[in-house]
Amino acid sequence: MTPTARPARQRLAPEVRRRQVLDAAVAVFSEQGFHGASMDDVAARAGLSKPMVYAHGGSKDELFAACLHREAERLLRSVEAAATEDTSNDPQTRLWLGLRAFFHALTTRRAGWTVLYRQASTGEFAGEIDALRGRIVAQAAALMAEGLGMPQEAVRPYAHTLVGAAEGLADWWLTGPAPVTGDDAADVLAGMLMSAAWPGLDALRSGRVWTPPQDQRGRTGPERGIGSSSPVSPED
Amino acid sequence: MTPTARPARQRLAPEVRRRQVLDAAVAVFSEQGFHGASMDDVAARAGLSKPMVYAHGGSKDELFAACLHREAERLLRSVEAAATEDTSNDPQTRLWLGLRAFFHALTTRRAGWTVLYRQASTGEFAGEIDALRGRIVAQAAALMAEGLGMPQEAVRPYAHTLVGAAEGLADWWLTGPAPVTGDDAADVLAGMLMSAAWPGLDALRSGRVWTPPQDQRGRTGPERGIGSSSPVSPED
DNA sequence: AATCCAATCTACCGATGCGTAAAGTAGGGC
DNA sequence: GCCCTACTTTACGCATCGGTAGATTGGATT
Repeated sequence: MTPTARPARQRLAPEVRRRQVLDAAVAVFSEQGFHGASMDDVAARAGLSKPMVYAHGGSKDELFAACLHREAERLLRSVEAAATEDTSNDPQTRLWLGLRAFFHALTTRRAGWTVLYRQASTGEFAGEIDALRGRIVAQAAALMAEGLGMPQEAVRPYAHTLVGAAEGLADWWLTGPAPVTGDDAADVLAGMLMSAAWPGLDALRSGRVWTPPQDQRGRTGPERGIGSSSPVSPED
Repeated sequence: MTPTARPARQRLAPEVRRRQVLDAAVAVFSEQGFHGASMDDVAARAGLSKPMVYAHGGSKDELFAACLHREAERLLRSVEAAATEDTSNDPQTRLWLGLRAFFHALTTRRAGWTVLYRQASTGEFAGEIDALRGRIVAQAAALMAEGLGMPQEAVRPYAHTLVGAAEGLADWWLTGPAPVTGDDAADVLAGMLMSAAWPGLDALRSGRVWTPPQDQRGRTGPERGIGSSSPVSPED
């Protein structure tokens, strides 16, 4: 019936094969998500058979974890290198350089970014993903602490905020109707984020906080529409 | 062997049953994610048998979509109500009220927020989830456009940024080591975000943008560690 | 050129989980 | 009290998919 075992395509060094598998896995996982992607998909994308994927990439969990780690490591290295390579810059500029490296990684390695950021934080890899994102937040916190002259613990919530803002802006760039074009998109995006975020961070340093008008204080917000008011919600 | 069919628990109106099923589904999906949760889990959580879950909730896909829509509708309604209920407020205050309602929904209905925001944007529900998040961004854009006196299209990227920042801050609050305590957490979180974001947005209105130091312009950033991975992957 | 090893393929197994069918039971309106 | 129907339990069909076994072949070495 079927000829058994077609010619083996080529004999390649294990490192090359492993990188092929990892590249394919990143691409497939970024497009379909962890659960949506099958190992057959990865094999097909890599141009290999499934046993080779298992030989070089391990189980599906191990393979996904390897994708996560490789891409996170790349992103962290590039941001760190950008922020620290020229210590003559002032901290604010270094923060901008770090952000630019972040967006540069996003725009040039979209699949890797997607694997890291658009995956579910619920489910089996929640801890893994949160830990990796935490390292990125920590790096942002270090830059901000230096730039603002504040202790890291004080800026930590704002580091989360800044990273979230970067992710949101990236979302706009990736899905927007008329994204910024050109090779210097990272420059533009980093500038936009600095423009939107820096004045607030700077105000934070001097202790100025936003306060609501007096007549709004103490009001507990709208109860209607949130807390189980209607006995039955007849939506649809 | 012994299909003894234990007592039917109770005869309830279809709407009540449907809400039970939806509540259970939101809880289970938020804890385990779409793929991690099984329909048996939903049935167990609802205290019902699996056929009843299918009778009232439809297929797993339909059930998840219904969860998404109900929670998104609630969130949108509460934010809109908060921002528009008192038109005597100035736009900036209305933005703060909207943010506070957002965080109020987060802190009081954590499961619903998780279903909406911590699910994968890759995979089969990507379009659905992105559309719902887009409506939230549109609402933020409307508030910001009014508050800043700018056209909606101009503030759209910053609306994405603000929503991402809110999500990042929420992440910190949910997973942080020492989250803000008390019932007025939403007040505190909204205040933190306004403090961090408003000065930048205000600067935006007056056209002031952040610019890098002159000697950094035009540098293309670190190529090392980011660029082109491999010449291989000869797919398609 | 003959040989051997490892790389590769095809084909398969078993588990998981969605969705449904069959059969029995009880609440509640008449 | 009777019947209808909502509800329960149990079991199963079927598809998908992770993971593996055995057959097969390329290519470096001698």
